[in-house]
Amino acid sequence: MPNIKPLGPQASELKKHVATVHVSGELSLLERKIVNVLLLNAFDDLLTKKRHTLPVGIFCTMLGFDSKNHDALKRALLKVMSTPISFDLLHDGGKTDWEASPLIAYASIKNGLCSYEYSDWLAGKLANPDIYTLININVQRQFSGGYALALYENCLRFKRTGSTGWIPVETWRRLLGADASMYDEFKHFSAEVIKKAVKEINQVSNIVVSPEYKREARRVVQIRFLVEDNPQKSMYDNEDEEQKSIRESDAFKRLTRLGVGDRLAISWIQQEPDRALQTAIYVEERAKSKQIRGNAGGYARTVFEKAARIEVGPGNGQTESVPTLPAVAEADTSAEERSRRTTARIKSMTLAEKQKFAGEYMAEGGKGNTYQPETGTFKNALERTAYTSWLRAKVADGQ
DNA sequence: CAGTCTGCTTCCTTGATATT
DNA sequence: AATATCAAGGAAGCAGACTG
Repeated sequence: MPNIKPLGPQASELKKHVATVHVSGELSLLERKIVNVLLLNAFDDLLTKKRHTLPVGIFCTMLGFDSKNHDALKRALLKVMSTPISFDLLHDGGKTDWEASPLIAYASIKNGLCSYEYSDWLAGKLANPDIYTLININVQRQFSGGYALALYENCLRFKRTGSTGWIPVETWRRLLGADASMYDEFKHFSAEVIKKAVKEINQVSNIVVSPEYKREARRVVQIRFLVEDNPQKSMYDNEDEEQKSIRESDAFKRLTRLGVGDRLAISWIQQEPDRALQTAIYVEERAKSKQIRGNAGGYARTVFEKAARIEVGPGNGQTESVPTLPAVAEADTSAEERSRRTTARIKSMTLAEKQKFAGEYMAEGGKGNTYQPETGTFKNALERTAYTSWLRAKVADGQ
């Protein structure tokens, strides 16, 4: 995990750094992921080392690239190397400072090890820690459409401000890489790019974005996105993910209440979650019955570090068993886990169930024009999509 | 190879605005 | 006030890619 270094002195520098992820659409999704994964891997050593390395296997896992076809990877790397990235989009004050560099200056794959270098200029730029918040591997792996990732990158930097500010539709097209002719008409740009990307971001990322349109007469001329934290996903924001969930756990609260330090409590729970909780409960009991003189936290430490086992049970008047961590984990189920369960639940539905849900869907106002009773599904792609999101919400509620 | 998904085009409806 | 026009949005469907 990268050490977070102090922020650079000038805010203007910061903005340029953040703009480094403005890859204006020339890169495919895989190529963007490569850029971000390599940067993440190199982050700590950007200023101290010229050449960075990463085992190909780990590289592929981080990319969510499960093919053994390393040629595709090499091609993508080549593409990244040959694609210049410009930095001046969205520059403040209308100034048009323009700087560009290929994102990777050198790359090799030898003996299962991928090595690569950044240009000195770029390494200096990328070393700013704020960019780290932009590169969220969890998110990279979950976006299926390139537009969602592009929009995510362009919105995340405004999380603190709360809004991207008004930006002309044309600029958005360039920023999101949606300059194909079919998106000339706003309605298509809106339906295919904006709506889908917004939906995907709100479902899987750590922010919630909502578009607002400014019109001239009837025509939409500018768009801004309001950017908020996604409370359900903010725990995935950065490397604190694991620590945050530990901090919310029962064991952590109990241990700190007893006077165990935060860091110590976290490390115990990381090492042996079950015994950490047992220790807390055991010490609480002893403290309640005044069997501990003085420092309960210190006693807890002795118990955890010295005593391998804590005997609780019949014989000393106590008959209730100590709750173990699984109960805690249950309550602490992440959004990701819930989503997986929803998917599994839907997959395991019988035909009768599918038909029942589809019926409910149509009763609640779903159109159902292309409903196929024999399979309990919808023929039309859009209808299917609408129904699927309805169904997911329904199933998730019922869990 | 059938079923499914995705990108794209085309047609229709709705509602706001401009014109008469 | 009635009517015409325009842009957005919804819906349907096709073709090609992908998947198991």
